[in-house]
Amino acid sequence: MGGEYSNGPNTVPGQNSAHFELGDAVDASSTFSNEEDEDDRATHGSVSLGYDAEGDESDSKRRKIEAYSTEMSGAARAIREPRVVVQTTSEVDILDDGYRWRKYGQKVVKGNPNPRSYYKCTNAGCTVRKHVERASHDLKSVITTYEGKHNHDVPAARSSSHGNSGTTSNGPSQTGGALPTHLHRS
DNA sequence: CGTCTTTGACCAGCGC
DNA sequence: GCGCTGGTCAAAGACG
Repeated sequence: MGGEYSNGPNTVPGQNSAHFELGDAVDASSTFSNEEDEDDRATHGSVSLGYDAEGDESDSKRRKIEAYSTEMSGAARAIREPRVVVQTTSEVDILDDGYRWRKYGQKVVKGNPNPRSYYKCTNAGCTVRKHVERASHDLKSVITTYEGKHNHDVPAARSSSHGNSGTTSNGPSQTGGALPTHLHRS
């Protein structure tokens, strides 16, 4: 099971991508043995933590962070969902990473005039969630937070409909498939 | 026909 | 006790 699904998001005009890994699941027991897939994927990019570092974190209302402190002080990691925060510099927020995402909500968070989008993997048995948020002072910075891990391979780029002929039977370049990506309808 | 998007409303937790 | 925020679900509509 080598991670060969390095789907190159060619449709993504990405330029800089910072990869943060909030290591919470240290138990390498029931893992999928291929936890470096994401790492590899992020590796092909510029894993330089040279983000603009917005100083908007000075918000005196980070109860979420405080909650974590309280939890961590207790013990036992109740949450074992690998949280991967990826900051991508792109002008579009619909970064196609090769997976199928279904938007299930959108809300505006305080301190950010930009709305936050919530996406969920449409794959069966895949409970992976993705949060896409735009930087407040940098409309070119898109923060994508991946929560959970994919349980199955990436779906082949569906050209038109489900009635495709010979899906993975003879797909020599399945991984290099370029997602057509439905342009923003408007 | 199937799939996905969008908006509103509801709920929960926490703060004061 | 009330208000606020954040998060999720649901239904309808639209598009390919």
